[in-house]
Amino acid sequence: MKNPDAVLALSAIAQEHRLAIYRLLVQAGPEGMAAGLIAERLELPPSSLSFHLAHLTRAGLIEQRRESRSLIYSADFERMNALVSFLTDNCCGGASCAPAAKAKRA
Amino acid sequence: MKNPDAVLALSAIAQEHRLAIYRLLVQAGPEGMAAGLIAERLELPPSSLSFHLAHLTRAGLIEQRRESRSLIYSADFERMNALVSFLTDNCCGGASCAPAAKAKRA
DNA sequence: CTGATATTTCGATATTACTGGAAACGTCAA
DNA sequence: TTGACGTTTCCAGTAATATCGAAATATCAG
Repeated sequence: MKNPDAVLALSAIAQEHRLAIYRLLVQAGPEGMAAGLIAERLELPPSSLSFHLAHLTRAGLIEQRRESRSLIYSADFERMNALVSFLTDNCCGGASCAPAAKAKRA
Repeated sequence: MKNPDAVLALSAIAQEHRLAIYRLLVQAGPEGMAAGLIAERLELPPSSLSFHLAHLTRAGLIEQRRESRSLIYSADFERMNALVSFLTDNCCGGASCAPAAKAKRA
């Protein structure tokens, strides 16, 4: 992962509603959730939700698939792992340090 | 960690320059770096750097200490770990799932 | 084909964020 | 105490983002 990709991903979840959406999808697991259900759970108007889902998708954090009339969204776990690794990359200059190792193990 | 704290932390690093600053400090380890040195390395004007450092500090991601005339900044590793944990909280509804476990181990 | 359902796109507005020069501030050496 | 150094605060201009109603689009059942 490179700096601009990380910024894109981070700014995607650096927003109240999108963070809530993302966490909901993380909890939902690979099966994901329909847009409508997400809107209901988070009490968001459809157009607002769509805006945020597009944002998260553009950042590569979530994926979309169609199931009949519904669009199902799910978290991309590998992407998140890549992001976390990027953040703790070469921690403490590569020297072994307790907190660093803790973060790096992801 | 709660949702607003996470948004604060995420939006802090969801910016090109601040992400660069943060990663630099992660690599620098607990010893940290003087503001001036950071400015030099990243080629940022002092006022801009100060703006971003304040932002990161407000978010709790970095810490400040004075050393003579210089202000030394360093990453708060625990904070980052808390953030990562928050993001993968209750992953896949708590069921054991390969990618989730990978992320959750942090 | 028609109507119903699920979701997105458009558009306009309001809010917030980034930038960097100039001036102010705290710290230190002599 | 004076001057130099390191850093922050102030400010104004510019750009980016969030919001959500209304209209458009896709999918399906009958």
